[in-house]
Amino acid sequence: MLKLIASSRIHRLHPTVLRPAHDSASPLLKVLSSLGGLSRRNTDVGGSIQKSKHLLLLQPTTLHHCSYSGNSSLVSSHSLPTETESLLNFCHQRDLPRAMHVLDAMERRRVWADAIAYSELIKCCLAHGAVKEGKRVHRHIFSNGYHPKTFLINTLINMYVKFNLLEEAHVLFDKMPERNVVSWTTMISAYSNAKLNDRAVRLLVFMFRDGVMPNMFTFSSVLRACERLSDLKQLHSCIMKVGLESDVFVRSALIDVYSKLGELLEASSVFCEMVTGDSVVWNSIIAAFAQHSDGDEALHLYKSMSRAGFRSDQSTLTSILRACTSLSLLELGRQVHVLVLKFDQDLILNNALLDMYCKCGSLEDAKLIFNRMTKKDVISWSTMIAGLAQNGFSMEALNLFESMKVKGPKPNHITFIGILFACSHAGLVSEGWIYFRSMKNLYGVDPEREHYGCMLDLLGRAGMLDDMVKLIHEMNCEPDVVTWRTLLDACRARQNVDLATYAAKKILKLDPHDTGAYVLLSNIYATSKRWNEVAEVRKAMKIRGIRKEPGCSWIEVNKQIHAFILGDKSHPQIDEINRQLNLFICRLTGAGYVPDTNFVLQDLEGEQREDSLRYHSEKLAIVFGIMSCPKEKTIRIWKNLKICGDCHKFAKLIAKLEQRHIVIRDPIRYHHFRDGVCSCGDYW
DNA sequence: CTAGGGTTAG
Repeated sequence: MLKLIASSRIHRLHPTVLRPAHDSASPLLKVLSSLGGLSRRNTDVGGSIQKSKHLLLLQPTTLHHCSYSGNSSLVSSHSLPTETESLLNFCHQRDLPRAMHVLDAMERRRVWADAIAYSELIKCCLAHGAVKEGKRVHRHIFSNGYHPKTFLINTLINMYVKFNLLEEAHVLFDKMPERNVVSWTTMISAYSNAKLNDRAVRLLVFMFRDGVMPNMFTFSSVLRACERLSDLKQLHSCIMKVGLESDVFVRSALIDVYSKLGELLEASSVFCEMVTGDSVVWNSIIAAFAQHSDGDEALHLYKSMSRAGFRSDQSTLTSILRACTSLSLLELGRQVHVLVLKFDQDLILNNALLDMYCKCGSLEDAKLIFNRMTKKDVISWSTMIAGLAQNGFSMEALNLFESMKVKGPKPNHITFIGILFACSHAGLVSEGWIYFRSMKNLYGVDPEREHYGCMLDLLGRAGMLDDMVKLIHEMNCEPDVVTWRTLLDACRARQNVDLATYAAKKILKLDPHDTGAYVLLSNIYATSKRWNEVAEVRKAMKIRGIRKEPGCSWIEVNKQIHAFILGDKSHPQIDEINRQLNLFICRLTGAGYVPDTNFVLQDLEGEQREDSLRYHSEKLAIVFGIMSCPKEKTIRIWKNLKICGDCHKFAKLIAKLEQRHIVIRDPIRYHHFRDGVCSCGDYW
């Protein structure tokens, strides 16, 4: 019998187990480039995979389960119609115990039902989550003499996949005498879903070599496992060759993968070629832009989608909320909120809504959403905690974490970023250390660079520069630009010129074009009146052709976005704004405001006039907000750069003078100005 | 018997 196996069928029994990752550059590429010989059966695959541990599971002793003996006389007679019928009956009633009982009886009498009955039984096991019973059915189907059809083995494989027993599924798959497109696709999609991308792609290679043609199911599954652009391009052209690019599943998968690999132009062109519309394909392209911070394009597409007659669903709205979040469009976000009410129980959608309110600085709404959510996962809690922390409500954030410990899910690494941020914000050094140490000890979360970053920020605020340096040396990962910039920020606040120089040099070594490092360095030199060094920094910038990104602020008034860019006078009311600004500065000067000229140097490349900081974009936006919004309305501004010290002081004073609540969101933090103080505690 | 889109930080 073994001889028989070896001679006649072994090429079909080749295990499809996967070579180690380093084994080949791109097997997919090789196979696809030699495409065209799909009908040819390639039998030469066994060699390099013989050593795999999976092969151990293929010992000849187990092989007798398979039907490769070719001796059809071994097949026993089918069960009496009554037994098949009662099996089907119990399965349809989802009565698994009694169905299994029938199976017992059949086994005693050494009879078998037909494939349909077994597949129903397997469905029944799946519905009950009955792994043990499923395995019994498996044994029964392969018991002496019965030859399960490919269809039935596929069903079994699918069962193991659904039970998340991929190992079992693969063993069964390896042992199949014949694999059809469904067999391959089931395994590929199993690996794809399990994020075992390597395995999924390799299986596709073996599938090609086995002469089985992938269909749209296969492609849409394997695409999601594609991690390399070169592979994706090859797959894409193969898909076009076989004419499957118009399948909506394939199209949405293509868009997703191009987007995941950052190829938005490619994603767009795949989208644009769509003839027959499909709402998931729309959702895919909208998500692509929303996830890549192109909120404008996402919103634009959303409008086109509505115009094309497609209704938005949970997925659409989630992406739209994300677009609102990245553009800080609170008012539009509120309108989307109305649409969200229709999908009240959707966790992901609620999380996105929660985040939108946090990021747009409306904590009252965020808390309302959070408290109303019936289901909350680790993302809901993390979002709320980080939202509170970033908006300056550190104690509330930490209290929420305490209740999360009691009645919430297990915190993850992102939760801790919020916690440490809160400690940092409130200057809670010892608490910060406790949380930092507890991450690993209590929750098994290894601190990553971001967590070190939060701790550094915390130490920096407390002025503990030496401890910062010590911690940087303790880090289990290489310090990056952000790490050193945190140190540089602390040095600026503490006027430690020497350490600042050290940090800045580290940054510029890693990234010689880091604008921020130059600007911060020059500001530190300027503050200590070291003008020669200031000039040197400026020269270095000029040589490298580095320009500071112009400051820009946005404010939403009456559903319109008004942008203010430093030095740009195109706003229709710019003259009136400047007049009002000068009036405010006069009044504030009378109340003790002294413009902080150290920050003039933030605009190195601009005009070096003493009063250039007077026209910083956030000042214009604040004044415009005061002019155009009723007194009780919160003025919300979004900035592309960190706010400068002078504008920060200005905002605090004007919030008090005008009895206004002003919220400014910079790329990292939020500043809530009220009654002459800022939620950031004057450290950012 | 096999396939799709969405959420937290940096």
